[in-house]
Amino acid sequence: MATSTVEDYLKCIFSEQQRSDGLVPMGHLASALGVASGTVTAMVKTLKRSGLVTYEPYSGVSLTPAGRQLAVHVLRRHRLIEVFLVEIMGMDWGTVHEEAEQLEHVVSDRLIERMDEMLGHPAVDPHGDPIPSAQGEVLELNHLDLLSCALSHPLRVARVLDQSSTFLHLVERQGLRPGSHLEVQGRDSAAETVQVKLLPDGQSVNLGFGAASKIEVASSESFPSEKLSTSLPS
Amino acid sequence: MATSTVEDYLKCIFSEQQRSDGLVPMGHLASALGVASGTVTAMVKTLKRSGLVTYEPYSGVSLTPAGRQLAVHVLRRHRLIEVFLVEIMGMDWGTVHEEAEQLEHVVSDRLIERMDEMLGHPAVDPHGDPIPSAQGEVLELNHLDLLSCALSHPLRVARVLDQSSTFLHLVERQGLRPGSHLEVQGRDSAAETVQVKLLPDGQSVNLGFGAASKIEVASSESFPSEKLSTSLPS
DNA sequence: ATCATGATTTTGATGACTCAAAAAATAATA
DNA sequence: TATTATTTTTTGAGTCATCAAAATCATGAT
Repeated sequence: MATSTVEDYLKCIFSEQQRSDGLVPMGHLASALGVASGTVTAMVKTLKRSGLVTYEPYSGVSLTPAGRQLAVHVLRRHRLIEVFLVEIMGMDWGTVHEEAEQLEHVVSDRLIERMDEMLGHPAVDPHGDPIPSAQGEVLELNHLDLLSCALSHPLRVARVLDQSSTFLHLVERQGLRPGSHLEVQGRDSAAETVQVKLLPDGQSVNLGFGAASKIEVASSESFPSEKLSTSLPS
Repeated sequence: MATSTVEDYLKCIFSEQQRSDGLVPMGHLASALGVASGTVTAMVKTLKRSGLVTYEPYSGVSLTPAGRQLAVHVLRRHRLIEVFLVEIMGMDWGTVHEEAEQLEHVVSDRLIERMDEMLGHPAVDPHGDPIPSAQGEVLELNHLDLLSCALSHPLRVARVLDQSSTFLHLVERQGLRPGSHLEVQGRDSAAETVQVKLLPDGQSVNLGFGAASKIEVASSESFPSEKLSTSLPS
């Protein structure tokens, strides 16, 4: 059985690999996991001995098929748990990440599949992240973010790429949670801001480029019936 | 924060203390926890340093108020989780113990209280074990078991004192789960068996003294409306 | 009162995970 | 190219939880 630490390392390598494809530098891992760099070197060696990663000194890490499978499995747990906590337990979508972070390591397969059933096999979690299938398939979503999408087109928030509760609560306050409808009115590259119009009421909000790049959108029509209800804090 | 291992030790000391009041011998702890005796000695010393137990070499262990509080807190989590898994998730009551054993260490207080609310503040778990209050009060249930209860009186199973899934599944098969109605027809002290009549259909089952002592009953009338529905395996 | 038996504690060691700081390798820059 | 700067690895050490086996204690029986 893989220990929780191993699962965390694999998850982390997986998501780092999503961005900069290829080898993940040790330093990225260290800062993403919040541990010293020497610790990562040591751990990566044992992951290699377990056949979960490929690694050559001074080059970087990447997942083997076995490692990828395990990582995806944990990701499935994590995201299903998040949906469960929001939909069934009525918890705040800005706080479920931390809870899921703990639960993902201990919940049995039986319970996970029970949740999946209960939730009607959801495709994405409350942040819009895709939920891998039990067979380890991950749906590739390639949405545009608020920096690169078309102007003055009706859009819907499809995904929010930041799990920190401070950012999520900001997003919530601005009415930008997944499912919200909006239009990008314009961008100011000097000021590095994006002007967004919320569609229901026409209210306008400004976002910095950093924040805007973390909000992904899709055309309003693509998934007409999808509704990601996010409940209020209990 | 107390580590899972610490929580397990405290829980264990608590339940051992329930039986033979006073000091718990190290050997009992060792076998109950499935670890070597030297391990217990070492761990108990650190528990003492943390102010969670009292301990003098060669005498035994007992919980301090702080230790008791922590133990009871974990017990509350454990038992609420069990009710949740059975009532909300529709899981088999014979298997929820193991799942709860893992979850009890990671579930947040927020989530636990959410479960408690959702379940209507249940008083007992699916095995009939009392659920401590959030303030740490534990209701003392003193039921009689099938060895000491009156004969030929309408009774209802109130509690099953064994968490092993093999025993619980036997109990389930025989129709003796908490809430079931029955009468004790007689006992044979030579053969060490108890004859039990299931009330709905008058079917008769035989139990050895060992098994009979683990099933506690109460008068059928005492809690007329209580119903502990236990769902089938999913 | 001595002795054997059983329970308990010590001892020495291991595995998993971590750190800080020194050493080495790589990359970048002048 | 030579010299910094950055990244990575090594080294030495510490914590937590564990074991097996040796040493010690406590107690019941002769």
